[in-house]
Amino acid sequence: MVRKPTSKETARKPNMREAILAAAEELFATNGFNAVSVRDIAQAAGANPGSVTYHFKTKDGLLLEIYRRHCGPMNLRRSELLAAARRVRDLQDRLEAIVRAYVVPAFTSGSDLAGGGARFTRLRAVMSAEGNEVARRIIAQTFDDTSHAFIDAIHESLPHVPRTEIVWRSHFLLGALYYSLVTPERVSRLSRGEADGSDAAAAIEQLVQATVASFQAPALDQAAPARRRATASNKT
Amino acid sequence: MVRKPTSKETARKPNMREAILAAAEELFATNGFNAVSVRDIAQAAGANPGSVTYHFKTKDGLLLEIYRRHCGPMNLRRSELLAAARRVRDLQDRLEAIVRAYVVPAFTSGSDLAGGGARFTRLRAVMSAEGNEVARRIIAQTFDDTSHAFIDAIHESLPHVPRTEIVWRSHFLLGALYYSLVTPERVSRLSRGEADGSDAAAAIEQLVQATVASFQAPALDQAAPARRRATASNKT
DNA sequence: ATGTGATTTGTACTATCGTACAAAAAATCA
DNA sequence: TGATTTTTTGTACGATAGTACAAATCACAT
Repeated sequence: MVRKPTSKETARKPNMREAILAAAEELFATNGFNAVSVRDIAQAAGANPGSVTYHFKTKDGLLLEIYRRHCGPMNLRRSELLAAARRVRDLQDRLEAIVRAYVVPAFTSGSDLAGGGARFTRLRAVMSAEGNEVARRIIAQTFDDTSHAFIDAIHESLPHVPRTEIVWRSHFLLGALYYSLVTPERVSRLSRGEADGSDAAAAIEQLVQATVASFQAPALDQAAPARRRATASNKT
Repeated sequence: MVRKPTSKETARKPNMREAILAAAEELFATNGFNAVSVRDIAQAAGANPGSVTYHFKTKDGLLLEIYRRHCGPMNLRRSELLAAARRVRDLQDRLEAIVRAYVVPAFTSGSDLAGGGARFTRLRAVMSAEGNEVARRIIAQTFDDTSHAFIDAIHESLPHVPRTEIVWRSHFLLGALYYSLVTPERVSRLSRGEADGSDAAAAIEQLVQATVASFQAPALDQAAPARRRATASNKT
């Protein structure tokens, strides 16, 4: 007799929990958290609204579980790639490898289907823009360590650039990365169809190239002691 | 007898329409469109919910009016600065002037109070992330012309870089710009207090410096005919 | 001062939100 | 199989959403 697979093993058939997670991820990533209702998610997953409550208790709990699901694999992948990058001898090559170790897992997560990593990263971008409280807490706990590790690694390969500047430029990197996933069609539109903003491989290459160049730019000396400056600064 | 100012002139006292606009701008920019209710806006403006309906008919109409209010002055300022930048002889200096002409008005709009430009730009960033339909329409109509003008100007000062790459890199610029306004506290946090992410002047300098460097990076030759590529591309 | 149009207020309507919960169904195991 | 647990369904409740609208109030020209 053929043993029936247990629910843990059935990844194909009606695994409602997974279907709901996938649907929520997709909807949150494209429309934001508040624009999507629990009913929308249930419908997209072919489930009953009550089923969402059963599996995740609250809407926040659902978002939390999406993060919990992705953060581990993604940061693991990043630290593996970062460790490998650190071993590159040539400083120029090492810098590129580090940047690549940061960018690549954001587009292609190791855990699931094609586009899974990009979809989660887009979700993070949208949650960040919406100032989502749940996301904010998770990010501060989970991603700051990773960010510091990358900043330190970059600083090692660019010892003459002050750390503050590296922070700024890696911040720009994350912003560019996010925006590339949020509005890929803008690239296609502005290039009049010559580039495909949804082509992850192309986006990665462009992003890595541009970012490495920005890191290698000469430092703004005045910015190092940024605290004491009497510029006509416009607080935002 | 002292003439009483007409309602058009009174900018100080209870100009409800303006108060509502300002409150909505602030709330939308920090929390997104869907998380903010008309009642929230009315309360923040010290107005009655019905007053919002009276002045702007719908919530979408309110957002529309915010855009209508800012787009004109900001794009005007940008084209003035761009025209001036185009006249710079030295190609290196010209490139920096062009980038600055793009960035500066996004932080400091000419029309209103301190932080007004940055607040509106942050609003645009958030609307873009949320995939807001109203914003999407306005952007395609209003901002694409400006973007093309800047891309063309940059291309003129970097004739050896293919236009496609300039599109990518200016896209990254906008993403970095947006993100700097959306999460300035992240810069402060990651730099351990050494940098102030809310310091617009510092952000502008860092952004201009990094972006100019990225534009000057060597072109990815393979990316020019990007349409015909058989990379293991991961569509997002 | 008074009448008139512009604005503000208060309230109400309908729709939809997140969530709770009991009943039904499915799955699991002795 | 029958008992028990897990999952799904259906429905309902209170809260809040956007918007409409009549009444009240204000600004101002005559």
